[in-house]
Amino acid sequence: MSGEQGKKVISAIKGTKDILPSEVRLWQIAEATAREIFELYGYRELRAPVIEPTELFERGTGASSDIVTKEMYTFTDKGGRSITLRPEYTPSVVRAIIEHRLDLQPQPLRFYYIGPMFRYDRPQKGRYRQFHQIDIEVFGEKDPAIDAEILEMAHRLLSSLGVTGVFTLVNSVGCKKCRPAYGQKLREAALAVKEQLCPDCQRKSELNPLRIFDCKVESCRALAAGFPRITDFLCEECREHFKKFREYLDLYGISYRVEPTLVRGLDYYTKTAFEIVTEEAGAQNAICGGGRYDDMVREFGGPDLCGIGFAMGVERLLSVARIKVPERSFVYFAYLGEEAKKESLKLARNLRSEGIECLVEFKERKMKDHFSRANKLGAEWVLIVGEDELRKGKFQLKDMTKARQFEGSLIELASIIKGKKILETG
RNA sequence: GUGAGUGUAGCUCAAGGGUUAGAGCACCGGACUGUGGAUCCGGUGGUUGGGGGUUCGAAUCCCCUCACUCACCCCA
Repeated sequence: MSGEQGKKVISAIKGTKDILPSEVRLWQIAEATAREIFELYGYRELRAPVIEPTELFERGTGASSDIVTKEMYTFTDKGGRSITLRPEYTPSVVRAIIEHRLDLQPQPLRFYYIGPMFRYDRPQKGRYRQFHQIDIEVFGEKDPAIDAEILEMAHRLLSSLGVTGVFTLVNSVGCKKCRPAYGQKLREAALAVKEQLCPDCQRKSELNPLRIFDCKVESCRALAAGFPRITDFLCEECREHFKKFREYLDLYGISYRVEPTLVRGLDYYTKTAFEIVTEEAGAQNAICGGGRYDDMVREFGGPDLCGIGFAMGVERLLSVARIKVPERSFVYFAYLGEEAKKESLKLARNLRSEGIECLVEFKERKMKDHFSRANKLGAEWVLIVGEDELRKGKFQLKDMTKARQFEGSLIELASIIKGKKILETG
């Protein structure tokens, strides 16, 4: 042992972090709320692996997308396969549908999932290399009512978690019938002013002119303002879909803004695209993004099954959520002596069977120290087990929040604890 | 991948070339005789992110590097 090795502290990988117990309650509540709401709309959880064949994302997410070209965690496994830690969830669901012939089940199919995604990006506020998404997908429903319904569901989740100050942006990016014609017009417009665009946009004007709308350079924005708008080029079907979609949004009372320049970064979107943004989250202000992808399943060699979905970033969501964490309620055992310690262990065992959280610490303490300790740990109850109590078979129970004290048998005290719990949680 | 800012105890911060780097909070122990939050006393804890340089002397000045933070890019 050189001694030098022991000094080196190992820390979490850049862009990843531990979620410690003090914070994890927020995650649990957010996740439980999401599950509850999604199930309410008929969604069921579908859990896919964290690792997938690299090809899944190259074909699904899009070979020209930034995610695939520079942000994937890709490695070769011992069998020589190219494996990728999923950067998003949609392709995995599509794969699962085709693999298990889920399209033969009654449609539409509604799935949800909550879990980690991985992108090799430079971390900043609201952006991490391992981050978490709440994801929902619907397959086999063409009706624009579903487009509005998933947005309504997203808003229900947000308001349940106390998120305020959000705004919804919607757009239609057309379909394979009308988008190429528009793309051509846009490219022409972009190339006409190419010299005046920033270097990045010059590149985009060839590759994917839609993305020029995302540019934040002022001169590019000014030029892009004069470019043709997708909404003026939609085919009959897309225009009708977009119109109905907005009608249903109005029906749900969801306020939104049509943003003809809204471009989802993934290549597969068709028709509806949307984003929910917040004012108070820094530069990464999109907490939810999604859209329709009617061609993806077929392009993977599956049935002709349309799809739509959204993803919410859990870290971003929690950064703007106002979640009330209920106080934990537990019984601290203040015992005196070995005999009382043993009795406490038995009592705790029985109370736990009643669903009551108990903490028996094994260190001998004086009564005052027990209370001091109970207070520090935030115990709601202190159960006193001393000589008198052992003799009588009745125990003292102190309510630490109200400074009341009861005497009774274990059963009597258990019902006091449970009675208060019911009173407080309703 | 590019740019800027910041790195001193678990946390928040002092010390800005000159003894052995300090404080508050937290943690541990003690005083307080079977009833908590207070108070008082004491203690643990740092190669000042790491490496190199300048200097008689570096937490302090210079260079490199790493990490964190924010922004660009992209996106949840």
